[in-house]
Order: sequence, then C-alpha cells, then structure tokens
Amino acid sequence: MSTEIAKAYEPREIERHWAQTWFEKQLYRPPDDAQGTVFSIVLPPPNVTGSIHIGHMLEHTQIDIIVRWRRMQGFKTLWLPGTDHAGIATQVVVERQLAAEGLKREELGREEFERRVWRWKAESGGKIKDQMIRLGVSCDWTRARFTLDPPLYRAVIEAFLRLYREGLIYRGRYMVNWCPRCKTALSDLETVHESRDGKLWFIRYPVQGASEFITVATTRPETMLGDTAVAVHPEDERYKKFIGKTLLLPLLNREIPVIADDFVDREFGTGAVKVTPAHDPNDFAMGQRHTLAEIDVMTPDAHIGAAGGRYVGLERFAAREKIVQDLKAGGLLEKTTDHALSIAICDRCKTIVEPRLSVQWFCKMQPLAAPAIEAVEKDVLSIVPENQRKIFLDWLANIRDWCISRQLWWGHRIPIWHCGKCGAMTPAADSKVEVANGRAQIASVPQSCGKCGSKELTQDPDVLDTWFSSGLWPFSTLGWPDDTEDLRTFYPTSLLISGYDILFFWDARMTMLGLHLMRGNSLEKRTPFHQLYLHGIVRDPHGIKMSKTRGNVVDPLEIIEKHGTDAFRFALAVMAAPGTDIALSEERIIGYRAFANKIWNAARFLFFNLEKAEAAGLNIDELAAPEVRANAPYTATDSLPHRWIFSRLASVIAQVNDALENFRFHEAAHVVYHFFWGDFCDWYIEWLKPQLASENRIEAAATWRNLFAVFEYALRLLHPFMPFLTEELWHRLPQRSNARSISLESFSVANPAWSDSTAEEQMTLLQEVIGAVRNTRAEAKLDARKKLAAELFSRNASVRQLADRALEPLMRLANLTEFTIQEEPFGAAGDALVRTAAQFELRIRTGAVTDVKAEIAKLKKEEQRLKKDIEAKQLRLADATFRSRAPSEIVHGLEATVAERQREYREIVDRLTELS
RNA sequence: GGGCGGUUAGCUCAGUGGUUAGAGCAUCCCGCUUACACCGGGAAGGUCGUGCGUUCAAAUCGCACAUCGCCCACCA
Repeated sequence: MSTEIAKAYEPREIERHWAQTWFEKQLYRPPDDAQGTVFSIVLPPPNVTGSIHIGHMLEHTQIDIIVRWRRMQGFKTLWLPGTDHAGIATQVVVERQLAAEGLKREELGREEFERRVWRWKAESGGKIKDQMIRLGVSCDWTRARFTLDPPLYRAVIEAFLRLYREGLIYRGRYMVNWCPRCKTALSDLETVHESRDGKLWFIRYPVQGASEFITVATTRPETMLGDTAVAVHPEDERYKKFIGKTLLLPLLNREIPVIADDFVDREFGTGAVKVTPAHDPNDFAMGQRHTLAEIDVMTPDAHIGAAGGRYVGLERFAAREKIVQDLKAGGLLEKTTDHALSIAICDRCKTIVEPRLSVQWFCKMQPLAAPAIEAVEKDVLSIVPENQRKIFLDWLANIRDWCISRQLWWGHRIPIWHCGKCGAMTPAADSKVEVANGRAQIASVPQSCGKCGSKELTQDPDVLDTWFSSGLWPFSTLGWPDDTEDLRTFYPTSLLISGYDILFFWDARMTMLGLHLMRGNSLEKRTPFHQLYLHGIVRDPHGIKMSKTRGNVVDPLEIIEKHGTDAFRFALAVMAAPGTDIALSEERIIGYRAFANKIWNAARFLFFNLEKAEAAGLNIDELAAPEVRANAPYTATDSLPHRWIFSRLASVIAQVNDALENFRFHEAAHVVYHFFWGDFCDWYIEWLKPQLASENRIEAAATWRNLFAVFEYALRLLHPFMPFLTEELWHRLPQRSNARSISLESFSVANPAWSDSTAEEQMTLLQEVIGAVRNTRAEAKLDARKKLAAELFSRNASVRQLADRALEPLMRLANLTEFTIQEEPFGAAGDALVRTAAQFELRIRTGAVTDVKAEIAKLKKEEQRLKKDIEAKQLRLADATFRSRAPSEIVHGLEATVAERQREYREIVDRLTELS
C-alpha cells in the first residue's frame, strides 16, 4: 500500500509498465498443466505490415474482455495471436513504394521483388505486435503465428493438394474480375460496386446486303471490337425477321450473326444486344450456348490489343472516346442517353475492374458449403447477432466457385508444375517445405512430368488468394496437418469474434475449410468455432463511416496516449450493443477517463483512511488474513448498508455474467459502471464515512473488512474492461504487493446468501427519504450549507432505526425527528416545507418564512400531475375487460399504486389548504 | 432487382408486451462537505418517424407509407 498515490489517475506510465510486464512474464500462455474446460480463440490476424486502427481496437477490446473474463472464471484459456501476409494489400503497398522510386515490379523480377516485400515486412512487421502489446491484450505471444511461417506454408500446400486430389480444385478458362492495375484476377468478393452516372450509347449495326440496321445499346462501346454476334429475344416481333441474318460490325466491318436468346430483355434499350463473349460474363455464357468466337481485344493492363484494328494500343477509356467519335462521324451513333450504372472496382486499388477471360484456378464450393449450412442449422455453430445467421446461410446456399489464383508474387505459390512438352500438370508429391533464408518453399519439387516423363517442368506462376491461407487459420496455427497436442487441446476453438464485413471473406471460408479438412467424424469436432460474434463498425461522432478522404479517421494510439487505454476500452465496450455500429466521440472517452479517475480516487480514499485507522490501532493483518478474505466477508448480522451492498453485488455479478455470455458488452459495462459509481461510491462509502472513524474497534474493523471486500469484488468485475487500472490497484491493496496479477485471480462469484430483498427495499426507502430532503432544499433554494431540522412521518419501517447516524450527514440536516404517522404532533406545519411520498411525509423546518407563493406553485404542479395520473389509472381499473384479462398481479399492483397516489394527493390538498 | 437495419431527450445511443421510457455528453441551479471540480447535490428536457391494425395493455407485435443507411445481384 502506498500513501504516495497521486490525486488524479495518470494512465500512461502505469499502462506502459503493465503492458510490458504482462508480455515479458508470458502471463497469458496457458500453463500446460492447467485444469479446467478449454476456452480458445484465435485473433483475426491483422495485416503484418499494417498498424492498429480503430477497428482493431474495437475487436481486440471485445476479444480481450471475453478472454480475461473466461480466464478469471477458471477456463484453460488460449488466445492465439498472429499476422497475415495479406497478399494483394501488401503487394499494392510495396508496388507504390517502388513507383515512388520510378520502378515496376516486372523490372525487378520475381525474386528481387519478393525480397523487397520481405524487407518491408521486417521493417514494419513488428509494429503491429508492439502496438498490440501496448494495448495490453492478453494473448499468448509464445504462440504467435504468421501465415507465411514454414508450418503454415506447409498447411496451405497440404490443403491445396488434398482439395486438388479430391477434384475440388480445378483449373479453367473463365470470365473473371480482372484488375488492370494489379494485373491479377480477383474473386467476386474483392470487387466493390459503386453506382456512377454513365451513358448508354445507341449504335447502328448495318444488316448485310440491306439498307436496314439494328440498333444496339451499350454502356461500354469499346468492347464492340470484340463483338461476335447481336442477340435478340426469340419472340420479339420487331427483330424476328433478322434472326439468322448477318450484320456488319461497324468500324471493323466484321460479319457477325443475329442470334436469338431468351436472356435478352425486350424492354431494355432497343431490345437488341451486342454480344462480346470475351468481355462480359453474360455474353460469355451466350457465346457458350451459341458457340460464338471469343475475341479478346484487351491487354492485361486494359489497353486495346492486337485484335483491335486501328485502335490498338489505346487505353480503354481513350479507345471508348475515339470509337464514339468515329461512330458519330460515320453516322452510326443514333443517340446517347444518361444511364446510372453500377460499376465494379478493385477493393484494394479502386481501379475499375474489367471482366476478362483467363485461365485461373477455382475451388468448387457447393460440396464445401453443404456441411457449413448443416453446422449452422444444427446450431453447432451459433451466430450472434441472429440476423447475420440468415445472411450467412443465404450466401452459402447461393455460393459460386471461388477463384483462388492470383497473378501476384507475394503469397503461397501454387504447388503444381506444368509440362512444357505435353502440357500435363504434376502436383507436388507432398506438402513438405524446406526453409531457406528463413522462408518456406516447397521441398517436394517433381522432377519429371507425371504423364509423359518430360523434365521440362515449370511451376505454376500464380499464388493463392490470401484468404485461402486465412481460411486455415484456426488449425494451421495449432500445427495442422500434424496431430499436435495443441490441435487436440484447442481445436475446435470456442468462439470467433470478427467484423461482419469479413463474414464471407473469412468466417465462411474458415467454416467450410475447417469442416472439410479437419479429421474426426463429428460435426462438433470439425467446426472451427462454435460461436461466431460479429461486431459492428466504428464510425465518427455523427455516425459517418471513417475514411481517410473524409479526414474523420481517429488514430487509436493517439487516444490511448491522451486518455488511457482503459477509458478507451470502456467507451468502446459501453457503446457496443450487438448488431449496431458505434458512433465514437472523444467526449465519450473523456467521460470514461473520469470513471477511471473515480475508481482511482475511491481507492485513494480507502488506502488513506485505512492507514489512519491503522495508526489508531486497527489490525490490518487480521483484516488481510486469507481466511477473512476468502470466506464470505458478509455476515447476516451486519448492518443495512452492508447487507444492501452485498445484495447489489450478487445481482451485479449475475447481470455481468449473463450479459457477457450473450456478448452484451454495453450492458455488462453499464451495470459495472453504475454499481461502482452509484452504489459503491455515492451510497456505500458515503454511508460508512461516519463509522470509519468509530471509536468502537470491532465496528471499525467490520466496516473495513466489508469495504475492502466489496472493493476487491468490484476490481475483479472491472478487470476485463479496465485491465491496467485494476491491475495497478490490485497490487496496491494491503498485503497484495506481491500478487502476481489480478487477471489470474478468480472472477467475482456471488454467494447466494447475499441476495436480500428486504435490505434492498429498506435501502430504497432511505434513499427516497434522503432524496426528498435534498430535493426540497434545492428546490426551495435553501442555503446548502445550513443545517436544518426536519420531521419525518413514516408509515411502515422506522427510518431512524435503519439509517442510524449516517442519515443526517447525507441529508445535511442537524437532526431528523421521526414520528409514526398516527402520532402526528401538529395540525399546522407552520414554516415547514412538506413533501409526501408513498411511504412517508417529510417536513423541513426552514427556520425562516417560506416563500409561500413558490411553495404553492410547486404543490399545485404536483397536485395536477397526481390527479391526471390517478384518473388515468382509475379509468383503466374501471375497465371490466382489463380486470378479467390482465394477470392479477398487474391489477393488484395498479390498485395499490392508485391507493398510494390518492393518499399523497390528499396530503397535498391538505397542505394547500393550510397555506392558502 | 432482391434482402437487411435504423428513425426514442439538443447530440450519440440503450431499451423485444405491463404501473412514472433510460444512459453518457451538453444545458440550468446550488455547493471548493478533508477520495475525486475528471467531483458532489438538485433540476429541466421525449405525443418513442407517420398512419392503420392485433391486444385488457404497444416504443416493443403485424401491415402500409415516409426517410436515412448497409449488404447482395451477370440486365447490356
């Protein structure tokens, strides 16, 4: 214990100290011999080259709250951290760095480029870990993993080879989303759609050998260079006569047929559509149906390619402009209209995506999705909030094959070799990896073609989608494909907490791959996590999404430096209602910094006064004796405030546990906040103040024992939310300077005997009496410092007896005389201010002439309110249907209320008569 | 084109059928009562988006509308 405790809580140094200590002592590595049910969770791995942003802060806070709470509850708890190589995201960053030097990755070559990325990883890769350590997250750093670590590399190869052998991974030429800047294929999920104002161009395609033409409408005129047909609906009377005829493609004068296809929407545009099988997914499908030629007119960087006649070499939008001009000049452009359209852009670099025909690797998803659907439907995997469950299931039900190959250099390279002679594909024999320069590469390189035996083998140049390796995260991090102790112990994990924005990207893929790849028969044992909690997005104070361009981005580390991690965490927790986004404001955080300060000062008060009491002879050793702490500190003979606070504590503990079970962080935090500030500080401590200086040693010791017991319970309750502050105070507790960590103590457990509804009712009555006094004084603007006398007429309990000597100080009264209502001593209240309540009537002697007018106004207002209220309730009670249909406790409750209100009402009327 | 969510105090949000709808911040009044002015005490502020319905009873359930937002989708 220290008397040196500062007046205001300064979190910075304290937090730094504990963050470092927790990390260095490997406090959160679960002991191998730990008993208890396993609770395991993996961290959604942040980008290895990134830094902590507000979304991480929220996610890590929520995970850490749950993890600390579970650990304290006695679970054998593992939180496994790590980082993701984040293929395309990282590569884009490094390419930008190169661009700043005037370089392109092609100029560097694959090996040199990869070296650059590794170098960048080494430079920045430790940053995010250091930041997380600073946040104090209670994960097991000894088990930290990176998706390109050799064991995880091997897991990726193993997964690929298994799926390949099972025929679930295949290669083929299909239409994919192509980013011309990244020069790679993207999955559907990696494109985002934006609505933009576009145009619809109406172009005339002359009919061969006739003076007629068909007008088609298009939003992308440049693709006409690749047109191989024009399609109309088979039933369309306008165009029936043209079906089978030949058109002359403008500008290139290529002959193309008019085909009939049900796909065509007669209502849209002119009802005739140009067909470009190499540049549009629908047209590709039509091309397949009608065996049309596929003419690719674009290069990988979206310039017009060799098939583009005189437009060769033009960038796609320049080509568009030129083509429109030429059409106009040739009289072939009928008209142009405005047209709102939705365009796909690359999620990473925001370039407009081009649908492109190319050879890619795909993963068949339907067979993988089926067990995932089953797991959710059978509640082996439960999803919170509930509405996300439907979204999850819908996506799985309509799933399409996943394009898993990327034309990138940063990632896990596909373990397939192509034969230069016969073109056959030879997979690596197994998933062994070897390590060179600390980096993994495939060890089992095939020496000859599996089909023709040729030695002319080259490895497939593509790497896997970064989400492929992330999809293995819950088991690749635990040693899979080996049957490790960790895997047996911690898989399946208990819970996954992630943002809803990566539900499909990551959560769904993990579910499918985990179910498919993990050994063991039961669904339970294969499902990678049994609960999925999806948190919201952190927005700015006005609920607007944070973005760099808007400039409303908040750097969590700045907030932490300014206000402390605990205040930040508490603000995030208290605002995190499931299924909602969070509007974060600095004011809110400042508010919880005040809460931290409140806790600090409550401790300061306790420490300071205990020291004084010790000086007066209190035996701290006895107070701190383990058996005194461990056994129920509360005894039934304790006076009201003690019985009350322990009863409150019991209910708070139950509420917090229940709330956290259901990820209701806001509720848990709210309950703890009000317990500490309201119940503990405003009432309990204030109530006990007179007793702390008691001459009676036994009474003082009992008071201290309970005070500290409640405080310690409160610290345990608070710890998951405010780990630093509670850790610091825990170590400052009497005789706790050698404590290891509050985080390894047990969470608060309520003794059922604490629940005491009588004590709660009595306390409520006292709080009402005190409130009435305070209210009356303030309303009448009486001098707040002046001690007054008051008379209390209570109906049931004896307030005097319950309250003891705490009453006057809390009300700032000189004395309170109590009467029972029967022995009412005077008919006229004289100079007194009167307040009535259900249980009592209160008269305060002001010792001065009352402002009669103000008092009358006040009473009249109250009279009106009561009158209205009583009338409404009586009306309700007079309703026969209400009496017969409503539950009797509701009816009786209402009757009792009316009776009380009527009594109050009569008293007010009497008082008004007296005054006037 | 489908689907989902929001609309409650000045602001940001809780509140999934029952007696007087809450919180934080902001506002107003009083108080430096020896833990805390990052405090204490008190107060004011809401026809719960609109309409119709279900029910003895609706912020809460249903339908419609308005409005804002999100997700999914191959209509050129």
